[in-house]
Amino acid sequence: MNYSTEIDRKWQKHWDEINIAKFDETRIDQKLYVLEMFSYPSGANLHVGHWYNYGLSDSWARMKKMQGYEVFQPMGFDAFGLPAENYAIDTGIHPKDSTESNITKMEEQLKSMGGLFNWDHELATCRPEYYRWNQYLFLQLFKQGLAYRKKAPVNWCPHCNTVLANEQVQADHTCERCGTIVTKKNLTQWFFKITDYAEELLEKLPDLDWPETTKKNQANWIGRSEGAEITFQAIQNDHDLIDENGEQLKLKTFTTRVDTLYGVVALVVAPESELCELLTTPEQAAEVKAYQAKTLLMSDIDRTSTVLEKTGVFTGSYAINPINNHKIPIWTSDYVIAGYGTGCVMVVPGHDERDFEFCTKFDLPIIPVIADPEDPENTELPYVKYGILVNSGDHTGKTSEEAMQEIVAELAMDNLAEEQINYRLRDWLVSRQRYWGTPIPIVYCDQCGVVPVPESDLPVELPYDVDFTPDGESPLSKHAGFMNTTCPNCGGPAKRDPDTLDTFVCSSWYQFRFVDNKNDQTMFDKTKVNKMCPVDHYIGGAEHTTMHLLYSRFITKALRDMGYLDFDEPFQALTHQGTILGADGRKMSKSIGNTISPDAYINKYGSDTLRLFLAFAFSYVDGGPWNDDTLIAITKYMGRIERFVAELIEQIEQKDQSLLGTWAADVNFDPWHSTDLTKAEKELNRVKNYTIKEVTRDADKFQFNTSIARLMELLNALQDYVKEENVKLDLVYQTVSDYLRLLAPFAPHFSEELWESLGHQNTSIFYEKWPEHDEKALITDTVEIAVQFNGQLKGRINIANDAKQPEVEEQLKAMPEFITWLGDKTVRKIIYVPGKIINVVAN
RNA sequence: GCUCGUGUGGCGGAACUGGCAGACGCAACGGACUUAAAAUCCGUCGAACUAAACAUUCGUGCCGGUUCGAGUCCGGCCACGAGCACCA
Repeated sequence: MNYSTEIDRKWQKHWDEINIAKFDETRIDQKLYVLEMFSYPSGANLHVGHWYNYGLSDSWARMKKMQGYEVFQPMGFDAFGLPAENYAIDTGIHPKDSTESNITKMEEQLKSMGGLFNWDHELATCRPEYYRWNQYLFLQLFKQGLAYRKKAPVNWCPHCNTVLANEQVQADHTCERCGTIVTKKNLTQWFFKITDYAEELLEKLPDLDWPETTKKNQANWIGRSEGAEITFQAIQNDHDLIDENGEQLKLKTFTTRVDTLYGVVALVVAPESELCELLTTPEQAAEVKAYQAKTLLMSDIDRTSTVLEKTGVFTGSYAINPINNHKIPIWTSDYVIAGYGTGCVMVVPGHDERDFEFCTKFDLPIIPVIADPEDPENTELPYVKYGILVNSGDHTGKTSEEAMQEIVAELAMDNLAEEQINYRLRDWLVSRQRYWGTPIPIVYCDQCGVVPVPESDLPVELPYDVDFTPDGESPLSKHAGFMNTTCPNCGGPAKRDPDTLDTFVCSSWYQFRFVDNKNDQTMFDKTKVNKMCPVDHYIGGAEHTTMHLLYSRFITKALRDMGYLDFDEPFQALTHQGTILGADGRKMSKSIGNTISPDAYINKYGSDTLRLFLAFAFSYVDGGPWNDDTLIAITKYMGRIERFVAELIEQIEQKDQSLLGTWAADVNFDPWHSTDLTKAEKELNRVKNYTIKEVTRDADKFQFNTSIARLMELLNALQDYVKEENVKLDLVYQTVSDYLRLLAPFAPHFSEELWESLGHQNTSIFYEKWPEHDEKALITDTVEIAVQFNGQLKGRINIANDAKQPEVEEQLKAMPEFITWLGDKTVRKIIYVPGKIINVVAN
């Protein structure tokens, strides 16, 4: 046939005509929702990474379809976002225009890949039909108090000219998107209250069929920490401090080590916390102000540098330690973070490294209160492990574990302590000072304040004629027609919110919209989504662990609690594909010049060649370096299949012109049971059934490389068999028929073409049933096992497959080599593992 | 610093529950076919020792342990990668 892109196109057209990717609602009980993370419609052609992700998960989905599942595999576009806007700034081409044309181009490309995507359910997040419901989601969260506005020091990327969520700032304080060092700005922004779900987000992780590392990283990000909140009374000039409501000012501190409470020598508040102002005495005001100013100027990088020496200033106030009524000074220092816990920390230099450093620097006393149980006399400070309490009043002599319980219980009677759980996770900042995103459906009215846009007025359309030159201001704020509106409440003049939503909001619920993408009454139909979701298998890169994958889980839970759906998690199973590297083993990058464009390979070899190569040459979850040689090897493998099938057809037709048609028409064609099989035929049958078993098992767990290896073995076995005398063509035909079905998911166009040449007209191999193996065929008459002496391999023997241990022992002892192997040792025990090894223990 | 993951021939990678390490393929080498080449087909292919074969010994990052038996389990290192990191 000479496989090429011509063949690709022929079958793509055919699949289109027979609407093979259509979802049959009547078979919803067999539904299988397979989803690949949707992609950003960039101008360039599909790259190798797209192929690896979409091509091979499509193979998985195709196998599932043949196994009888009703597969739902939609495709769409994550179409809002910075690249289109930046492209517009460079070229003057409007984001809407470039994005829409990119979508058209990508649709074509995805079709040319041969993916079985359900285009009836396509969506693009930049279209009003979609972002209208994104705004609706925002309003529902707002109603629930899950979307709120606050002024806070937020991450600002000076290059992208926008704020970023915590999750979008990398560990080295650079922007996730552009790598620029992120700074802090004090701004009023919209947040989603993901912290309300911190506990459930953590708790439900073990039930997910996700990679363990991904779950660990999410757990790490959520950062649950158990401890207690201790209340200290603040005093100034020996009088209780009073807050603005005329109440005693109580300072709450979070600690995981209540057992060290007797060792507290000071409190430290974060310089940017409001407490700092309240606590500063007039005498200390100048010094504290200067320190606060200095802190604000420092970047997070400087501030969190571990080589940095501790700094700090005394506020002038004191606090009373509730456990022993000691009066301790209150300081401010930048090693305390305003956003975590209460922004106020008790300083225990004896048992915390940071506090130890701080107190050494400022000559504060160091009181040991925990002793090392191994060596209580010589406990080296700071001693940060659990131990035995010393210098701790009534609690002296107790273990840390005992003391923590007792101290909290004791102070709790006076409301001075309670058990507390803290999370590292912060609320999700969703405002962005950019143009190409979902407008926030809120107006600000001088009379009524913050007013949500009524749902009936949605969508708040993103205007087209906007000046989006980046200057740190939201582009929409410069568009008078957009900004000036009337208050839905009082009808007076009002302003719109000039910001747009983080694009991760779009992608946090798109998996539900896919199911019901044309609904113009609501986000999605609850009944439909409850039937179709959660997604059964989700496939995508590992870079979204603490962003998209966490946000989606949160939004799903929020939607559940608001009554929009009835399940807990969006993605039941998850697989991350690995990364394909350049041939040099480095990450593909335009600047290094080691990128591989799939197009040239496809034009030359056809799309299935690339797909098979990607399946065979890598372990799917690991990826690895590109290798032209292996790609050529795949073309040879495909050539062998092609020739084998062609020769088979020729031989069958030589024998009888009508035979092929007869066999093809017989759905239950199975010549294997009608005759006594020769040894060679039994062997072919064994390999065939083994292949069916293994290909199915391996492909099922995304281990495509070994699936292809087994298929190569079966081809070798077929070629061995046809060298025999008196070849039975019906057996070969049937084996090839199974072969093509097993190959079809990995080389869909190629297999269709061969399937057709085998006599199947006007149909599709994807309507065929996936082969099932016969366990009995795997059993051979004799089996070779290994002979070990004291676990060391000595030789091999053939035994009857049903031989029991005594017979095998007898057979072994009858061997001439047995005496040599045994030497002068005495047999103590013989271990026989059926079908595997026999091990003689001797000494 | 803490947490997690990975480490197997010249290369990509297999090895299911502790049971014959290196499947499958690439590269390499030898051969067949051919006037020749390409293509195709057949064979060899972890290391050491040996003239060679048989045999033997060693071999899954390193050291030790458990076990009749360890790539696989346990303890301790080393290297690389990822996540977190002044989170109290």
